[in-house]
Amino acid sequence: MHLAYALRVDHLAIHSAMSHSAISGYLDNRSAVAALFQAAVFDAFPALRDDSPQFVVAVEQPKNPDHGHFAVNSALHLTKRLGKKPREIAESIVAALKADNGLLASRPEIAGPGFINVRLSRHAETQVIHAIRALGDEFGKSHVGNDAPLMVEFVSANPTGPLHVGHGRGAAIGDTLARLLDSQGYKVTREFYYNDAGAQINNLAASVTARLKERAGVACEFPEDGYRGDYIREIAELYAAQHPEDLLGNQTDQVRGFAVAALRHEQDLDLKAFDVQFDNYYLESSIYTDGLVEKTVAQLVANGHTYEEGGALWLRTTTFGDDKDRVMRKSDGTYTYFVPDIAYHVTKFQRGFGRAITELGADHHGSLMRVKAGLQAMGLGIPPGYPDYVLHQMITVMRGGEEVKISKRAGSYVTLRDLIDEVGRDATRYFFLMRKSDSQLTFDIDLAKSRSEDNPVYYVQYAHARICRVLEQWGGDVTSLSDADLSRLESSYESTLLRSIADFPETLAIAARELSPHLIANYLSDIAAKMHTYYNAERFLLDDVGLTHARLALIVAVRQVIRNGLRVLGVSAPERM
RNA sequence: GCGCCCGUAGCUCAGCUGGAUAGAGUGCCACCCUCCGAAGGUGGAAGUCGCACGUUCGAAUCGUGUCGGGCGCGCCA
Repeated sequence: MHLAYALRVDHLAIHSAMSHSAISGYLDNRSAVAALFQAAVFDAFPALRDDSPQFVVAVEQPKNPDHGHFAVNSALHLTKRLGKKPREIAESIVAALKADNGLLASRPEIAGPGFINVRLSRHAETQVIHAIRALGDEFGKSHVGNDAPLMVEFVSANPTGPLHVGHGRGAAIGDTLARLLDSQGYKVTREFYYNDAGAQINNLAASVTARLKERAGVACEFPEDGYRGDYIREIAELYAAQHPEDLLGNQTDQVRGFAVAALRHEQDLDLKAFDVQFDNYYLESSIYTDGLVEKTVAQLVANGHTYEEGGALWLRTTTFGDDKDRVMRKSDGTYTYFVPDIAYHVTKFQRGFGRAITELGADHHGSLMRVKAGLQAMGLGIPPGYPDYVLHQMITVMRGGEEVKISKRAGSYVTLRDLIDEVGRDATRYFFLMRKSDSQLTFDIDLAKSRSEDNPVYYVQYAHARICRVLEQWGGDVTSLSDADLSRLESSYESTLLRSIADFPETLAIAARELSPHLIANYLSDIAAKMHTYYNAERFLLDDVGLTHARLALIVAVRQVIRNGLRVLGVSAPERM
């Protein structure tokens, strides 16, 4: 066993916060270096042991390769506390490093204002290959979530039309967040909230009725805010075929129910094509039928956060940070959507989800503060930040260098299904995920369709397929590579790749903490680039069997990491392309 | 007017808990095909990190202000 493992036992208590791969017993390089230096700092300056808060060593990865594999800046941080010059402190820390730690290639250098630059021994670098082989699909996972129940709510489209590209981005982000948090040990539930009550649904029914009358040749005016997409005509046709007794759509409840069911079915098919599955569908209508609206209002009134004005009932959300108070019950006696929204989020908490993530289009961000304020006003002990929100910005779709105009009112918008049919599920998901969710996204259809390395998805998948192809040519049994002599991995390409694949668990941990799926896409793109560079620079199938096996053992590990990463994104890892 | 997001290379975008000479892809320029895939490879030029002030040993990163763009601001959802 490598000494890094022993270090972990010594210092895990101090560094539990940075132990990223708890499942494995494998300690990532950064944490191993941190543990080594933490001990050295305390040995060099024993008084720091008793400080509160205790000094924690930070380890960073320098951009400049001349600065080593990792850099420790503790000497700079301790300047003030110790009243010494940073370079002196650095000298003391380095002098206190445990010899024979097995982790470092050489005595660390002190550079610049007082950075300590460290290089890993090649032996330490190669340990990750064993860890990846042992863990397989589990490599990268962690238990930090402690099986805590967590809900990710996403898509939550009104059943008033097919899913469009914006819903697609939400679906990709929400589903990946769910996969990501699952990988970190949370007990994740995916939920879709259906706004199947209220004015929009009536509007939908009215639109269908209008089309029914139209096809029957009965004069009528189309609702001003009606839905004009062709799918309304299709629903009218279906309705007419199944309900010949009501060709004019006069049975409003029946028309409404039919239209909602038809659109839900369509949306389900869209999501299935996107490989997104929900554990639960929560119907807004059930909030009314279960009496939760009245209950919520009664609670808010009892808590003294409401007042009547102009015949309406208001919630004083300004008490909780909102910029204006909000109407709960309109003067006509009906409720605004705001009340069921609060009631819905209360159910999340009461159903045991100590953490909830709500994924929404950024155009709904106005409702965030209101809901959070409403939850606080309920006085149920819900944590102040509840729930977490992840918002995604708008998408611009480009084809042939031109923007494809999206207009829901005109009924001419790019549906999610269109996109999946045209560019494929993998590319659609990856493109939605490769940018930070709160920046706007340009979706280049031509690029997404192209089968070349210019295409970011193709580039990553190709790295995976390429490894499969090399192994296929080799023709041996991959399990036999566990005996490979990894000390044969001497080139800088190999060092770079080894350290990159070792970063995978930490990348997942950060992406989960930041709720940022794009970090995974960036990471995979980086690994793929390094793999392609390696492939172009070196050969794998050589007369030298020892070197061949060592290199194959490395790329098998790379393949596993790419596969595990793509799985989190919901993108396939093809063996050939 | 108020709130949220964004402003980094010609273009599309990264930049982790503040760190050393700010990165990638694409485009541009120059070289390179006896090769497990030339639909490729190697190298190069290219940025006042919108602007100003502040905090700090150190700011693209944190704070304030300001300019520009997007979105939201209804007793609609």
